[in-house]
This record gives sequence, structure tokens and C-alpha cells, in this order.
Amino acid sequence: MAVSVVMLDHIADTNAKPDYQTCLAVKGKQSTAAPVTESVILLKKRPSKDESVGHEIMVRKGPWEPEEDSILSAYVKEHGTGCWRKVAERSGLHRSGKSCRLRWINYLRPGIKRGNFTDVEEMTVIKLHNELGNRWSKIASQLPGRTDNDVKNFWNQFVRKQEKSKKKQLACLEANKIKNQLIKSNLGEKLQVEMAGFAVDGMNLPHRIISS
DNA sequence: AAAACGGACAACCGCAAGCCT
DNA sequence: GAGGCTTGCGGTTGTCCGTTT
Repeated sequence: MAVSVVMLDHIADTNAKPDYQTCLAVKGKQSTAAPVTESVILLKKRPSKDESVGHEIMVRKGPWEPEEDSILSAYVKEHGTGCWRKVAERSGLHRSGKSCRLRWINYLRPGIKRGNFTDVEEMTVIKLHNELGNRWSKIASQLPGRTDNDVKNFWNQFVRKQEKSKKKQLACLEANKIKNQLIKSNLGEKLQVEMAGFAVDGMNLPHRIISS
């Protein structure tokens, strides 16, 4: 049985708040082992109105274990998706329906493409984003095997890279501007001597020159 | 070798829309 | 039509892991 489920059963039995030592013990690890992160062991009680359940449901959060993936895949293969809350309950996974849905759509679903975006995919995303804006699911629907999460992550990464290179370019321009102004001024003659030996790109200018 | 950093991506959260009773 | 529930979407955060210092 999956480690996570064993852990949950243990906690349900003792009705105690899980602590790191308990989890480490249940996981069969020594206390010196890599720490179990808070999100892995965080469990949330969710009230249920389902009479067949009759008690609160423990919901597991954090990264999915391979065993959980197997359970979800097997369940969906046999029963299909339908109502995700029922999938979560009937599969025996101690997860929310939302979490199951996300895991299936973004990771387990057949045909999911992994790895870097190809040039064609990149161009498609850029083009479609121009037309549609942040409509990630619409954009993803034009890219077979890619999820909206993939597209969103790609775009955020792309934007960050653009901003970074833009900032670098601006910094260089600004530094060169300052350098030229100083050279033109009377002060420049003295400073030219001082600056000799420093790179022209402005990134290596002495601090007092940049900040003046 | 260890700590710090940064990139990639997985997962959660809140909200809105749609559906059902 | 109102209210509750489920699903889907987009924004944000967390975690892992490779690289750099």
C-alpha cells in the first residue's frame, strides 16, 4: 500500500495531529533523513454532506506519489472521469476532486507532451497570445499534447527572459551615456585616467561613478 | 564540499460560469 | 429565479534539481 495512505490511516487511528517524527517513523525513515516538507503532511478536514460518508474526509495535499498516480490512472481507465469528486472518493485517494482532475489533465492524461517547446510551438504561442491574450486553455487547445499549465509556464518564463535582457540592454545604454557625459565634462579628463582598465559595457564601472 | 541561487514545472487557490434541483 | 455544487480557468506559490560561487 502507498506510503501516503499508510500515513493517513495511522493519523486517522490515533486522531492526532501529524508531526514530523510521526511521519518520518511511518515513512520508515530515520530522523536524520531528508525532512518531510510541511505541504506533504498537511491534511485538511473537509466537511461532507454525503450521507454515505457520514464523517469528515481527510484531504491530502502536496506532490503526488507514484502509487497515487497508478491508482488514479487505473480508476479513470476503468470508470472514466465524470464527476471528479466521486473519482476522488471512490478511487480511495485521499485527495480533493480538484486535485485529481488537475493531476489527470496536466500529467497522467494520455498524449501529454513533455520537454521543451519546439520552435514551431514557441511561435504559435507568441502568435496566439498576441491575438487572444492570457487565454491559456484556448492557446493550449491549438497545441496537441500541451496543457494550459504548460503554456502558462512557458509564457511566464518567456516574459521573464525578455525583461531580463531588456534590463541588461538598458543598463548598458545608461552606463555608456554616463560615461560619455563624463568624458565631455572637465571632470572627464581626470576620470578617463581612472576608468582606464575598466570594461566599456558599463557593468564594471567604479561604484562612485555610477552613483554620482 | 557546502551553501546560495535560479530555472523549470507541479500544484494550490480563488473566482466565475454552467448545470442541476 | 435562487441556491448549491462541480468544473474550468488564470494567477500565484512551492518544490525540486542543476548550476554557480
